[in-house]
Amino acid sequence: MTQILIVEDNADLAFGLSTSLEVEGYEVAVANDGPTGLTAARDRNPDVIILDLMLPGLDGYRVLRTLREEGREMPVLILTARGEEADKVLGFRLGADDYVTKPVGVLELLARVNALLRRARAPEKKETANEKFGSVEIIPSSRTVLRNGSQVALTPKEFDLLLALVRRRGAVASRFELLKEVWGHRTAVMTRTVDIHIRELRRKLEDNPAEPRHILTVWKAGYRLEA
Amino acid sequence: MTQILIVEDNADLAFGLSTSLEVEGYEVAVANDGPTGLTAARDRNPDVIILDLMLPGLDGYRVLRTLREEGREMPVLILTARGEEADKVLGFRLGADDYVTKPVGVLELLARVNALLRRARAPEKKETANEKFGSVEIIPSSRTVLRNGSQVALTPKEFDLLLALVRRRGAVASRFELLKEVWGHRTAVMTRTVDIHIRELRRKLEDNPAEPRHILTVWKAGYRLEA
DNA sequence: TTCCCCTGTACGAATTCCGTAAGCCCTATT
DNA sequence: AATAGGGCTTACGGAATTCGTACAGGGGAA
Repeated sequence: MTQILIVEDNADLAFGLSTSLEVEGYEVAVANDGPTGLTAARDRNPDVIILDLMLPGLDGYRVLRTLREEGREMPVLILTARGEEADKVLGFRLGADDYVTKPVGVLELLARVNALLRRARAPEKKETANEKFGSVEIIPSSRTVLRNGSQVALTPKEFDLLLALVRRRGAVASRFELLKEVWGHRTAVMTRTVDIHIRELRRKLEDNPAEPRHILTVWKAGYRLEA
Repeated sequence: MTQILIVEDNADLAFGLSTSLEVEGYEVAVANDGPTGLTAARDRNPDVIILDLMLPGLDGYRVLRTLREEGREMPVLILTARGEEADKVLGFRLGADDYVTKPVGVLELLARVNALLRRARAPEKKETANEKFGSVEIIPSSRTVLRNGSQVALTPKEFDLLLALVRRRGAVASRFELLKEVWGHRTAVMTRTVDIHIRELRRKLEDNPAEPRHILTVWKAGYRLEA
């Protein structure tokens, strides 16, 4: 979940902003003064900070400078009423990533936050990490699967299905969900397609396919992957 | 040397900007219309683009969109007289990193460009070092490939394709990604172009092209280079 | 010329379908 | 309450079809 921290002493503005951001699917925290904002930034390590400059206790410049001196590199968007060029230049020099002057439309602000997130997250590349269950290891980036260290040849559909199961871990995945996720939104034709591919996965990955210990059937519900 | 491309039809403004940027130690190129700007962006691969929206030939939105569709991810700062929120939102949605409304102070613009550069360069441009797999050695700086120590003649496209594969190492590269990275745009067209060039690479680099050991096919997914 | 990219064809892997067997759940009957 | 049977769900093995990739040759452009 992407976390955004708003450091802003105007409660109304902070509330409006946080609501808009939450609607967009972000998790938002609000701090009303400088010291609280600094602590929150340290504790929560948010993905973006929206920072007011005029704050009680500790002004925004100081908050920003302190964070950067501590080596925290999350994007910071300064949102303030001070529109002098000198202020902006100072803000950027202290390590801000964007500087917006009030008043500003919510849509523009959202767009700017998204732009910062896109840029900051690009290198990270939230690739699905390698997963393991039992003696099986899954490496999504190369689409390979190892069992007891040696490679197992899975067909594309088999691999995608396995991935879909793994992503759910212990939870039940219905045939319909799996169909939708692996085969794409095709009509709800009753087919045994999922079953068949499950069988193949068991055959290739289970020690005893007749008594699966990882890829389990949940009667009337679907399948479940158990570590 | 950090390269900045200015795409701006107002010659005076472009000149003033480029002078200021050069004083700051940047290498600046200027394009006066859309098509020229697009070509320059492709050829020079600048570190930042300052893009006007109202341009002769091809407007800034289109230039930006085309670049992003081609997979070019350099930061783009839109500099324009159009200050409507809808314009800004559109700009960001097309992949802009900043949006500045004329008139703007040179200092602010410099600060914003610097902020973009700082963020974009953080992951440190990994200059593709010499790479090896099997008995093949790749020297990107001279666009040369050696096999068992002797030079192999690759065509430009073949070399670019090989480079794209090498950059991913063990990970799967889809045909679409490769098309985007090596050929640029040309999306949506179902073609065997990638396949054909892969075949050439195998023919020239694999010991037994019929059973490739390095340039592997991943069914339904793409290709993968295995050391 | 060399290089690039398209079209057409063939091969083979992968997916899906079918019929049948086995398993589970519910319920009615003793 | 225990149990046996019916109905529905899932598993299996093989066969047919679909679909993706490899290969060959040729036209077009730089």
